[in-house]
Amino acid sequence: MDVRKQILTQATRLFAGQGYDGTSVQQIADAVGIRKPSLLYHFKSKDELRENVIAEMLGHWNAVLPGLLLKASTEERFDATMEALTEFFIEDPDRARLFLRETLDRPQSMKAMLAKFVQPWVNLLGEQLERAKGRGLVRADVDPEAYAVEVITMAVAGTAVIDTLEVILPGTPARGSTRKRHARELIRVARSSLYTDNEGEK
Amino acid sequence: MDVRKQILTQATRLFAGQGYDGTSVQQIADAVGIRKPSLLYHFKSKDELRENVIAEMLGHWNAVLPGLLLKASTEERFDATMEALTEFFIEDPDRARLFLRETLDRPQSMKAMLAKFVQPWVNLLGEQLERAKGRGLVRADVDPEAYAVEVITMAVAGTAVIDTLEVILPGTPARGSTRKRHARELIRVARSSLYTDNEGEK
DNA sequence: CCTACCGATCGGTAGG
DNA sequence: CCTACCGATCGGTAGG
Repeated sequence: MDVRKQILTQATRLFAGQGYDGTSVQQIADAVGIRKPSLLYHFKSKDELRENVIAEMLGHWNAVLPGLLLKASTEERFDATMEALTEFFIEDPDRARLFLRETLDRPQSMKAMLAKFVQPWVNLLGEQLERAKGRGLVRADVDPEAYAVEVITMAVAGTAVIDTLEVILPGTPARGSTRKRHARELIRVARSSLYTDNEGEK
Repeated sequence: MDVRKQILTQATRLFAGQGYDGTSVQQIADAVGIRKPSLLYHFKSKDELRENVIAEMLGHWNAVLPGLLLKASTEERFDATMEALTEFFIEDPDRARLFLRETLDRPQSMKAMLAKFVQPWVNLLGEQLERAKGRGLVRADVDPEAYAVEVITMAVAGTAVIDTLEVILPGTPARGSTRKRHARELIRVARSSLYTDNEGEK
């Protein structure tokens, strides 16, 4: 029964690209190559399908990020933490778009998810940044949690819209290199606004 | 005939909050207090209404920003430019949400608008940052246009979702102060990742 | 600015 | 996983 996975894949792609309200169950069924009632046999309602799409994304999140974040933060390589976070979204822009749309469309349910899956990590990171501040490693004027929120926003939203915003950038060289240019500058901004001094990383 | 303005106001509010596809003409008519066909007398179609809502936003943009940006950039107060930009969106979060949704929903038409209304300013800013770089005022590793895109993204997206993301921030003091905390850290990040040295601004 | 009404599409169900 | 079908709502029109 991996028609379920096909449905989830197509639903993710369409919800990310056109939004939940802008996507009909019919369109998803067409993309999979089945009839609408067949889709509704696997997922009782459009809303249940949406919940499963979100759950799948949070699954990736929970499988991949904790290891990266924990490792990076215990070593006090905060920039590596930010790079890992950025890569998680850049790897699959649909993830970023879905996340952003869900935040706009269902702020209340997103609040609950953020409280459960993101806040603990931001708090942990915040404490460690606070300590690093005391030791002069991190700038004194940094607001740790607010800083984390800004970087997360920049990573998610930047990745979600960079293909559209690239029209602003003049020298557009090879295909897809705009994403790299975005990623590089994002990391640079995140890093240089955090540390008291450059550590000489390329 | 300021029922037209009422329609535009309610449409802006509802499109920003629920999206274009998530808002029916009926809902907008109800919010204004007229019948659906009456609304469609003022705006021939839902799509024409959307275009007018966007045009109104771009009108504000063109009326307010050029002066601010030109003044700030000729004085080489780039951080003031960024502050002005941030304030433009923070002043009315619906503006940021609408802008973000339009970028997600209609990337092609947004590309055309960006090329016309934003790219010239980013180019100008880019040239000035490049010169400031040569004089050692701005960090050597800054990618001027990419930097501008990151800051714009942070300002727009941050303002659009901060009310939802505030659940991540622990010490939530007074009402609405989360927005100020967001604005302060955004400016700090933008500034400290741009200049070679602190100029001592509070 | 209204009443009355239209065809098309929506999410979803019955029943096999 | 399908055919057949449902009531509700969609954007929009006729006509006044």
